[in-house]
Amino acid sequence: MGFDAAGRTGERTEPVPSVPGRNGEPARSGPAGGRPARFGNPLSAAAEPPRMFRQFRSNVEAALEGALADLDYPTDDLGIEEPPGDVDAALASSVAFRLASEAGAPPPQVAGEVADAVDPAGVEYLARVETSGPYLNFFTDDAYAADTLEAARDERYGRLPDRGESAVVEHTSANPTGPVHVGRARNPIVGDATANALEYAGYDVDRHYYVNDAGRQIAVFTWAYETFDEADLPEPERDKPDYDLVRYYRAGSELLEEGDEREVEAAEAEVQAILQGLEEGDEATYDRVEEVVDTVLAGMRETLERLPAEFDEFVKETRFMRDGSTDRVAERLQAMDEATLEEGAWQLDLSEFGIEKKLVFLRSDGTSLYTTRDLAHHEWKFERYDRAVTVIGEDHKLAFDQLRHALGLLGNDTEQLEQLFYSWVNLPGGEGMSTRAGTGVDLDDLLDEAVARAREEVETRMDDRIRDDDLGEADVDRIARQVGIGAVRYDIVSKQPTKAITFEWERALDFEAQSAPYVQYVHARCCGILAEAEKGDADESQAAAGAEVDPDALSTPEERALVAEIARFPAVVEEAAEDLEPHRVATYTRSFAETFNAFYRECPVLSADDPDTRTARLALVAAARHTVANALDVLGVAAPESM
RNA sequence: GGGCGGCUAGUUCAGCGGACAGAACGUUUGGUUCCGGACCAAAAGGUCGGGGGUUCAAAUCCCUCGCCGCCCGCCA
Repeated sequence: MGFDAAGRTGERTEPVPSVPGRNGEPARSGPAGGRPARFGNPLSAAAEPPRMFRQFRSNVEAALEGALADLDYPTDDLGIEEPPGDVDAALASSVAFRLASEAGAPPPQVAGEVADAVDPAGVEYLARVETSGPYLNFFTDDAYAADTLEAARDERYGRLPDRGESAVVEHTSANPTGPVHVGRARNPIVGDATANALEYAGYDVDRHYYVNDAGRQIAVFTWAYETFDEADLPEPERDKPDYDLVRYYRAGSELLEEGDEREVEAAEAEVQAILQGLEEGDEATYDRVEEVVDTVLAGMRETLERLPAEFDEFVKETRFMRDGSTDRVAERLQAMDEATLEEGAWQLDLSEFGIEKKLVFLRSDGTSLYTTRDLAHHEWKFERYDRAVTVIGEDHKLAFDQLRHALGLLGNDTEQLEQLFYSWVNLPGGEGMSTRAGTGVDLDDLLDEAVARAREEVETRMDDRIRDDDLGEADVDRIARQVGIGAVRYDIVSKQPTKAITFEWERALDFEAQSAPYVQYVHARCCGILAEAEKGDADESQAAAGAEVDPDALSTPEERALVAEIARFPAVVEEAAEDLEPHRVATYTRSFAETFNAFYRECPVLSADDPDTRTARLALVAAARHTVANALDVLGVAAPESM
């Protein structure tokens, strides 16, 4: 849905060398690719991508369920949960609480009984079960660590098996009326990350931008563009088509709002003529509108690509008027019991679904409305995709509910339709952002400022860099862009979309806080260590890249914690995709960075005490690198090899 | 007026039925002969908006009140 809600993004712009497997392409063959597995359960390159933690969890669930059944306890609620940070187990269960009354014994005693009934020997990845008071704690074994390292050796680590299902993510879909402003930026950023998450989760994803090229706003725009003289307009804020044309739109809107009666009347007649022309399928009218729409859209795309947010398809609303599907939808609706004709306008009564607001689908002059066309649009999506996800502003909640129920009445399976609502981004002082009124901060300005500030940061830090790797001017450019834009994206994608955001320059461009650079730095560190290892002994680096790794060599709490964190990644991807909550991946990267930094502090890699430890730690660093690179990739944030 | 969403440390946010509510920024203190200090360690800081309720267990579920936002167009 488009209009004002903007929506989705696509990322993948410049090929960031450090992020393998970007764009869904098979990762380039690197040191980790295609080598025969050496330990534990061999995982050939062709095998299904593993989901370490998920696998362990389902194993534990089965084992616990079996134990409870053996003891004649109910198995409907296993109480499986992730234990608090200071508990070393990978999973825990609080079933004992629930069983206590039935067993007639205190929870700790029941926990002991259940623990004894679980035989770890028959459960893959389960080393042992212990109790801690009323809780059961499940610990992983060496094979789990070994398989995790093996799995994460693959640069595509975190990508789940192909599900054989397709999904379309519609996002951004901002009306082509002018430059993208920050108030709309949440849509492409959240939308792109959502599409990425689905792609990682094994869906075949297409990203769509639904272009409103048939509404009143566009008719006004077209009329204004053809009517006003450029000499009477202010200078454009940028040398870009969207900034150029928005001047006409603003001038036209102003005239309609504040012009004298005669002027407004004449203008309205023009606008109505354009709307009628579109409705009747007049080719000349389409051409006039298309010129304005395509020109503005080209400018908007340029901005979105900086994020990067790219689309597989720009689907125009007029398409569903021209192919007759909108008319057919209207006819089908008219035949329904829920359809009523009031004051000449056809409406749909959705009160049976608890929606008191009637849905008007044909105006009294017989023309269709946005929603009518969107119904045809969604049926078109349903025919082509298994899942249709829409990222849309919360101001469209009611309209979306109506759309969903109308689609259901039309006989569609609305289970296919999912939406992700996000709240507004406001300016300090509560002012909203509007393209028409020209209030707000342009996304181009925000990104420019972000890159400029990041560049300053890079330059001031350049002097006290310890690592001696000769960064040149091109690197400074690259880093400023990766860090600056990454910070903006991360700041937005890391928050739950339902929370309102007030835009503040200082906060949006704070590189300290829990920001992209903090996580990007971890990636650069991993790359630094691995590069250093390669410069050294060739045999050793090869060993690190592919040879035997003895999981016993990873015995410190920090190493074990890092392995456990790496193992969680596929599960995080899966949950983020299923629940359409990309911010979870951001939360994960934060926790991952902390875990990695603790490892880094306590465990020397290149100067490890013995060769086995060094080899194992190098493998761990390589695994960490792939994990953090891909987590950032899901978020659409670049993973720099140096910064 | 009705519907929906938000309310967690000074600030920005995680957590959304279970083990003492977590992190970052800011504040205070400390850390570089050693793989990247955009880092790390420690301290201080919280009636999880108020009040009821359900539960062995509530920030998390229910009710209610308050404040903020969004929506209730033959606009999109």
